[in-house]
Amino acid sequence: MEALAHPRQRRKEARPAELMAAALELFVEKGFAGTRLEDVATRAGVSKGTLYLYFDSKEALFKAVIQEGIVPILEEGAGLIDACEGSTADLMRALIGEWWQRIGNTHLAGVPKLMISEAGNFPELAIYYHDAVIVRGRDLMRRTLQRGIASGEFRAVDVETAIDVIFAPVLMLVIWRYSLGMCCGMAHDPRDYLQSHFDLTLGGILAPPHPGVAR
Amino acid sequence: MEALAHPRQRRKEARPAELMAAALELFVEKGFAGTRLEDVATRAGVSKGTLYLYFDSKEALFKAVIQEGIVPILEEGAGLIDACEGSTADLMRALIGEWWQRIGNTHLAGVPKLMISEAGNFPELAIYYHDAVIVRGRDLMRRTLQRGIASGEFRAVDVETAIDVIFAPVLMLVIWRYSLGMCCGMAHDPRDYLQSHFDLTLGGILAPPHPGVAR
Amino acid sequence: MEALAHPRQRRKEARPAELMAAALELFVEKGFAGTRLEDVATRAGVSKGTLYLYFDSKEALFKAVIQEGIVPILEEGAGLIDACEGSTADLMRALIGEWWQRIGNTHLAGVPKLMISEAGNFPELAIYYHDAVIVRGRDLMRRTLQRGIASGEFRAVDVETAIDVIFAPVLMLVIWRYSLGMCCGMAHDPRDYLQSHFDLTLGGILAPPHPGVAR
Amino acid sequence: MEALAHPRQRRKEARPAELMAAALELFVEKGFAGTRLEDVATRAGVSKGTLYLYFDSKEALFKAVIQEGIVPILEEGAGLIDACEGSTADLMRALIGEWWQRIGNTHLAGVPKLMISEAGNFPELAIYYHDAVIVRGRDLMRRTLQRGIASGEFRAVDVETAIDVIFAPVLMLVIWRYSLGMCCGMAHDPRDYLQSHFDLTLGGILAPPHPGVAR
DNA sequence: CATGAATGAGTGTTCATTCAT
DNA sequence: AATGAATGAACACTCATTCAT
Repeated sequence: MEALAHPRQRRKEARPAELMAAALELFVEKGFAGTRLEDVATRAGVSKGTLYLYFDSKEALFKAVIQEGIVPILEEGAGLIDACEGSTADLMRALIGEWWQRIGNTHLAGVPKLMISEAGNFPELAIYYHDAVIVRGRDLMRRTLQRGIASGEFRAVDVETAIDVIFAPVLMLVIWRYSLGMCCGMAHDPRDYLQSHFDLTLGGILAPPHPGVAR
Repeated sequence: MEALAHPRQRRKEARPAELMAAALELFVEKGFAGTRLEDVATRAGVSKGTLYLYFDSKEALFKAVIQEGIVPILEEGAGLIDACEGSTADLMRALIGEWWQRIGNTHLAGVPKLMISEAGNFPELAIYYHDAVIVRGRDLMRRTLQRGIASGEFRAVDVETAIDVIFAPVLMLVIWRYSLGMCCGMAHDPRDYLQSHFDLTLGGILAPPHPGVAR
Repeated sequence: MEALAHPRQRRKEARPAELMAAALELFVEKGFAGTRLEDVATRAGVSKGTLYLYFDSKEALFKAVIQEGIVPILEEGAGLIDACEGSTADLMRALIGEWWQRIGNTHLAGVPKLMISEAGNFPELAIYYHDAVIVRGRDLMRRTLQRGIASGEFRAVDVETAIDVIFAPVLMLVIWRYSLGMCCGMAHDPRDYLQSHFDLTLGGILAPPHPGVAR
Repeated sequence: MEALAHPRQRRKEARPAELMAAALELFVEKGFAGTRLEDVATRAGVSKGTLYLYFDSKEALFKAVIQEGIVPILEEGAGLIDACEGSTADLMRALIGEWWQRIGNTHLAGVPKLMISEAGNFPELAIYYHDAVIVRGRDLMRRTLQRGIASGEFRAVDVETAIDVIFAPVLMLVIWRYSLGMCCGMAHDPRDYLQSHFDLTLGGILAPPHPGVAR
């Protein structure tokens, strides 16, 4: 293609993404204030000045890292729900699996920790993240739970609480991985952790197997 | 008393705690690098130089904030378990209640968020926190769960996973409260949140009431 | 040339020397602790930050000033001795003349005063200066005196004492020039001072003109 | 006496001298700017605040150290010359011996180095030192040399140069002792150094013993 | 008199940002 | 487009000086 024929051109177009990837890693590791733009540039293989060709300021870079990272991926989650025809438990499994593939197993998994750390310094960005990521992520899970309850697969649990209970360990996993886990190691294998948590939680949500006997 | 007769002296003894309290708030709000020592001093009602009478450096202040904050309180948790003679569910309620009184409802609740944010910059401190706080906190909960399982009150769940599932929402609560919660507000009342989460989780752990005999 | 075509580049290469020259003057005038790096930078025509592009710290700048200043010049002194074919008195005159041209009449003449003032604060540097400058300077003079004694031009004086007696007034000259001389003025013209001192001292060292009559 | 009967009183009167002695040592070792008043106070066995009961400021302390140290001693030198009835060589020996006892072998020997180091920062003090110590010290030596020349003991050397040549090694001795000598050790025993220097110099000044035969 | 807690101006150092090349 | 030398505002930290006790 055009791109392959002009490697320098391709490079130029890849630059912002390379810089954002480098910045994400360092922001997650050291925090916003603790990250030096020179280190970001070096890790991305360019000079300090080049960074300013693509981002107006350190803050603009930070916002881009947050905004461009996760939002596009969330769109796909909605598609999964709409397309699903199997059981709701399977749907939930698919959602979590997809999240794992696209975020959890990626450096993007550091974004929650980063946003938690810097919310105080970037309130507007925090609000954006809340509306664009958290609210919509919860929406996905709410629709899923309501689908399960409506179909009788799940008990009539309090949905909002259930969302918390489902998300909390997943979030703790990625937060841990990018904070104390880097010093103290991971206690569990992430896949096992997610699996056993999912089983346990689902056990509390699923409707009893023998509808005729249940309460 | 002696103390009241020497206000200067009394002040001198209170200064470190006052400074640590001010520092905790700012470290939680802005992160370590983003916090100016002058602001810490001002919030504690002293000048910048005074801070250095009590702490050798910004880093020493940070470490003191982490170390002196939570460890002493954990000691008391162990006492609760040893002294408890009621049901294990009540013990668990007591532990969480005590935590809420001494930490959760205090500025100390910001420490987990702080430690998460700064683990990358202070690895040794992170290890200390892990060993002195996290491991010991999990110990308390492990003993509680084992007590419940041994007495037949709880099902024979996987204990480590159960610890995660119990702690995760509690941690998420305080993390949220000191990060996005400061911009976006708290979705739930904390007490309700803790209560409903506890009920839900306990429901997944409690042994089924021996049908026919139950209650 | 290449250099003229890239003034920025040429500047970059000249910067360390410019900064060291500015620093030497101020260190000599005000001492190490009394010198502000901002003043050094201003005198060198750059901003404070630029200084740190070339020197890691105030201390590193100080060490560079001492180390790069005099050592290279001493090398040339040894060459003079080896190459000399005239009388030893002429050689001694040549050595002192060379010293005057390259050091004594330069701002480098302030280095001895500087090293004297700061030896207590930089012991390792003082030892380096001792070994690299003082010992080697004395070596040059020792070889010269021994040459004169061997050839019968000089009396068989105690060489070490003679070195002291020859160096002391020269050192006092440069020390004075960069200390009290800046307030109280120079009592003598330096050239006259060196000349008359040299004559007097040489008079005490030269062998009597008529060997047959001596003693 | 009164003093012995009231040790606290005696202490109070001794305080300024104790503080000046402590300050002299530290000023000589670290320079004016490099000396912390807290260290001076600690070395004198008092608290930082006490120092201000006796000296208005760091600068006032410094000036007192310089002014009170050497001037009184110089007065006595003049008395020696007036009272002397022996040979001028003996007088010169006596002057140097007295200097050694009262200054050279004392911490006061650090004053020349100190004044050299700080002349640039305290020009008025340097002028005072010049007038009160240097000029008067040279006067003493000038009178001595003139006495020797007048009596025919010394040759008719250029007196000002001779003063330099006599003083320079003595000054170098004390300068060295309080600067590089503290790191690199003393090359010679001070007494031997002074003796051999004196012999050598005197040899160049003394009139030839047998006038009829000389030259 | 003596203390030492408190202050705040001053300085070394860092780093986001600019701009000539 | 890319560089990296230069800048200067900002901040950690020090220490001379003050003053309540």
